[in-house]
Amino acid sequence: MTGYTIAQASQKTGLSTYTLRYYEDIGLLEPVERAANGHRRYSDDDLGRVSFLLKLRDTGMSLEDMQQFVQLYREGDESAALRHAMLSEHRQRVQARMEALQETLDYIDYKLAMYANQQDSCLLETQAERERTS
Amino acid sequence: MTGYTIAQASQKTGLSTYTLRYYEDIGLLEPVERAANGHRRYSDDDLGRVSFLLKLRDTGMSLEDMQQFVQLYREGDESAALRHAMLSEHRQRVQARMEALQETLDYIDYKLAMYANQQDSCLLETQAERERTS
DNA sequence: GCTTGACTTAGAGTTCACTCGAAGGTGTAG
DNA sequence: CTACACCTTCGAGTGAACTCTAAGTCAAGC
Repeated sequence: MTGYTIAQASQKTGLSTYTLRYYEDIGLLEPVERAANGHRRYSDDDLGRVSFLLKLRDTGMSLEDMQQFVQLYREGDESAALRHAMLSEHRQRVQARMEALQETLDYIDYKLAMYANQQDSCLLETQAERERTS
Repeated sequence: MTGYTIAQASQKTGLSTYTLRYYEDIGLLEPVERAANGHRRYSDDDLGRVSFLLKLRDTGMSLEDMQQFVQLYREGDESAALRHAMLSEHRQRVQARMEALQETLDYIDYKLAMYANQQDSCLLETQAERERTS
């Protein structure tokens, strides 16, 4: 017997069985191979694809954009440039997101320091704070 | 006349007027001052609070957690320690999130390089890739 | 006085990404 | 043969966070 059952795939990917079927339904995964009894059998490549998709999802790509990416992939080599462009754009968004996170992290640290000194109401960004970084 | 109309507040915060009212409804904002005709008038402090809440939201805090934070704030100084703890926990989550993002950013860069060399199917994380960072 | 436009409310509707329920098939253990 | 675990499909339900609609108020301009 070859391939993983949906329960095993769920275990390995961290996605629920519901979500694995759902991703297949909406075309994020190619139709998964079936055993003689109709049960799904996931290959390592299937799991690798899930793993890749999860990286995109967890960096904020919508399922819709992932569907588009997968669609381009299906169109073969001629779409490589477009896929590269999508990925590259996504990269930029992730980077921007990280910069925003870093800024807020600094801000939170500042707030926490204020707390340590009991100097802050900590429910609004004050004029002074807005000027702090300019 | 003092304070901003809801349209001006929307402009300044980037939130829709719907969302500004919604945040007030669910208690994220204190009831905003009203003009004689019943229209809202947002103060700079109101906008500062929105700005603070957006920092929390944009770093992944749920509205529910923000409600709790605001509730603690209403309870006054005795809740300062709890607020500090919440913020500190949130800080940790943001940091963890950033580390995950950095990892994926590296991964995307790797994939982009593969594209540049036409060496990659770019739809799955391969065994080789999984081993790359171990 | 009438129209226009910005606001008000309460409550309904939308989107996204799942998540579940119901009814049924299959395979093995007792 | 029966019980049970595990799978199948289809369609409906959920929760978060908005987003919009309808009906009404009010002030300003023609």
